[in-house]
Amino acid sequence: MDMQILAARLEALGNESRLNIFRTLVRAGPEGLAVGEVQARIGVARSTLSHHLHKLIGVGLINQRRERTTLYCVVCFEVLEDTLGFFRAECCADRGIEEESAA
Amino acid sequence: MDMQILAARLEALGNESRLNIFRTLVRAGPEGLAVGEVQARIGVARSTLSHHLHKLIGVGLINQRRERTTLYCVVCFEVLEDTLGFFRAECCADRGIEEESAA
DNA sequence: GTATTATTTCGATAATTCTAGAAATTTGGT
DNA sequence: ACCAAATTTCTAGAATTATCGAAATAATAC
Repeated sequence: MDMQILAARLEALGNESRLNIFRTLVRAGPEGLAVGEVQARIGVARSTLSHHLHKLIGVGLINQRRERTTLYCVVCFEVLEDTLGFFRAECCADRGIEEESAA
Repeated sequence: MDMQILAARLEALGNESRLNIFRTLVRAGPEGLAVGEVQARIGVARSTLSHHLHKLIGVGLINQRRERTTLYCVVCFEVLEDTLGFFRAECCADRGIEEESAA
């Protein structure tokens, strides 16, 4: 993962609608949530939601899984964790902010 | 801090130029770096750099301090830490990604 | 193969963002 | 007051993004 990907992931999360969508999906856990259910909770137009979801999919933060006619969106927790870890390593380490011990 | 501020901070960091600027400043440490020095390292136009810096200042991630005719940019490490902490709490906690122990 | 449900793609528009050169501003020195 | 250095503000254009409704597609059931 390089800075370009990191920036893309932060950008994907740096939009209030998408951040809410993402948080909703994180809270839904590993089972995920149907697109329609996300739509009902967030209240944005379906085409707009689709646009945002694909932005999150594009950077690897979420995946989709089909069950019958319904698409479920699931957070890719590994990517999320990697992103946070990489961000800490790139931007915070050896400058006052450490992983474990707060100076 | 609410989701709107969190999104704004993530957005500020979610641009490759700004992420590089920010990382450069983090590595410069608490002393900070002159705007001109950042410009020399990043290589972007001065007006563009100013634009990006003010975006970062606007969300509280960096501050400026004047010394004679030179402006120094300094990362606000507390805000950075708060942002990471809040993000973890809002988006990661109680869903497989914990603060300390990886399940 | 037609209907139903779920979701995406298309097309279009308004708004925002990125970029940079030129002019203006701020600070301090002489 | 004038000059030099550092940085910002102004102005503008190109590019990207967000948003939505309508039409199209995908999966399944009958």
